Amino acid sequence: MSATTDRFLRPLLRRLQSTATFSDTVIRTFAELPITIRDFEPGQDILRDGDRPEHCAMVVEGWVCRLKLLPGGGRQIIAFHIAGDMPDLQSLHLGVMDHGLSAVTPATVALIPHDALREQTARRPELAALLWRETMIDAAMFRGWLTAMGRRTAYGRAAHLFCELYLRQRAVGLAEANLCPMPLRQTDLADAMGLTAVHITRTIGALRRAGLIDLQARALTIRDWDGLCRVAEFDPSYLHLKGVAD
Amino acid sequence: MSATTDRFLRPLLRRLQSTATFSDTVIRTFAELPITIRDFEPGQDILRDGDRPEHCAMVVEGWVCRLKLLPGGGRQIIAFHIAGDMPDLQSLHLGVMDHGLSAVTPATVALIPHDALREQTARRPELAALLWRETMIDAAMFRGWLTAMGRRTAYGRAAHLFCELYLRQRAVGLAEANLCPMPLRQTDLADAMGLTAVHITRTIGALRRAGLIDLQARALTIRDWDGLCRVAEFDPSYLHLKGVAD
DNA sequence: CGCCAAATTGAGGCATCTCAAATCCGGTGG
DNA sequence: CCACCGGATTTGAGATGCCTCAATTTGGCG
Repeated sequence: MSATTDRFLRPLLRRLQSTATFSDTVIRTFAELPITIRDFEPGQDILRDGDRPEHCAMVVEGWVCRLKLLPGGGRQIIAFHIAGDMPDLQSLHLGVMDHGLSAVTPATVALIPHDALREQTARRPELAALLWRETMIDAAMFRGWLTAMGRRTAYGRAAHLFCELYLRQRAVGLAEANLCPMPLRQTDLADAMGLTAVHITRTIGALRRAGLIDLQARALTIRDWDGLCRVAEFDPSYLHLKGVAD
Repeated sequence: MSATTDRFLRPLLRRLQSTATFSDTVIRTFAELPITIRDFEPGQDILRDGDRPEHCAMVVEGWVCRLKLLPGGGRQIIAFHIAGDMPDLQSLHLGVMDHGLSAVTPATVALIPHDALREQTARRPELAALLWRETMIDAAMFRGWLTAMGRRTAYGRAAHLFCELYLRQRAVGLAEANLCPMPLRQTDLADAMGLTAVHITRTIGALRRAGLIDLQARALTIRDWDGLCRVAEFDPSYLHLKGVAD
C-alpha cells in the first residue's frame, strides 16, 4: 500500500469504525480509490459556495469548517470537521455547493474523484449504505446545532459545542482524558454559535469561573464533565457514535 | 395499481421530480413497495425521540414536523414536511431517532418497511442514489435553517421561512401564484424560529405593515416577492430544486 | 524586544423575552 | 341562529441577554 493511501485510510477507518461496522471488502475498495492529497493554509478556501466540485474531500489532518456567507455580511459556520470526516460528501449527488469549505488550521485533505466514488458505490451496496449513513449523521449534527442555536442561551450553547467537540475527538483517538485540541479562535466560535466574539469571551469566562472548563494554548480541558453536560443539556445520541448505544 | 399505491406514489413522484431525474424502473420499484397508510390527528406523535422504527414515513397529505425537546422544557422544531417528503428517511440506517416526528395538521402518512426499502436500495443503485440525494437535501435544508437562526434577525428569519415554505409548496404543485397554505400556529412558528409566540406576532405584523405578506385564514399571501427575498437574504439554491439551476 | 493579531474589559443600546391582560375566532350546544 | 367557550392571537410594559463600539491587555512569533 502506498504511503498516500495509508495516510488517507488510517483516519477514514478510524472515523467510520467509531460509528459503524463494515466488511473488509469495503476497506479494500477504499484502498483502491485513486485519491490525491493537498495541503491548505489556515483560512484558505477549499471550496466556495456555488462551486461544482469533481471530487469529495476527506480530512487527513487539521481542522476545516463549512460556512455560509450572507449578502449582508453575515457569516455562519455550520460545521467543524476533523481527521476522518468527509465534509462535502453531498457534492457527490448535489451538483452545486450551497456553502463553502475552508481550512481552520493548517490542513491536509484527501481528494476522491466523484466518478470513482460513484462507480464503487453503484457496484457495492454496502459501501453506498455506509457513506449514506455518514450523510445521515451529518444531517443529525446539523439538527443538534440547530437546536442549540434556537433554544439554548450563549452559556449552554458554548457548553454544548465543547461537549460535542471533545466527544468527537475522543471517538477517533484525538483526545486524552478530559483534554483535547481546540484550535478555534473566538471569531470562529462566535460564527459557529451565532454570537459575537466579545460575547464569546464573556461566556467562556463564565464557564471557566464555574469550574467547568479551561481553555488555553489551543487546548480544552474538561474540569467537570457532568456539570458541563448539565449546563449544555447535552445528549450525545445525535452523534450516533457506537459507544453511545445506537 | 391499488388505490393505496396510487395515493402513495402520486405525491412521492411529484416531490422527487421537483429535484431529480430518474428512470421508470425506479418508479416501478416504488410501486411495488408493500406500504401501509395511517392517519394522524393534529399534535399527535408519529415517532418519538429514542424510538427504533421499523419503517420510513412519507407524507401523503397534511403537514408534519420534526422536533427536539430539551430536558429544561425547550422545544425546537427542526423541519416542516409536506406531501411527498420522507421525514424520517434517516431511520433506515440510523437505529435510534434523535428527534421526534408529529403531525401539525390532520395528516396522512405512508409507511414503508425498512427491510423492503433496504432490499430494493441494495439491489438498485439508482434508487439508493436517489434517496441518498434526498438525505443530502434534508441536510442542506438544516444548513439553511441553521444560518437563519444564527445570523438573521427575527424579521429576516420569518421572511426566510415564508420564502422557503412558499417555494417548496409551489415546487410540488401545492401553491397558487403568490398564495399557499400556511397551517402553522404562531407557537409552531416560534418553536421553528427559536423565538417567542409573542414576538412572532409582532414580527409578522411588521412584515404585513411593510407590504410584504399577508397571513390569515391559514394561508400565506405574498404581496412583494422580491422585497420578501431581499429582507430574507433568500437564496433558494439550498433547496436544490430543479428549476433553480443545479 | 517589539509587533500584530487575538483576547479582554467597559459602557451604553437594542432585540427579544417575560408576564399579564385584552381581544379575536372557530366550534359547540341550546 | 345566537350565545358561549377555550384556544389562539394581539397588545402593553418592564426586564435581560446579547450587541456595538472603543479602549486596553495579552500572547505568539520574527
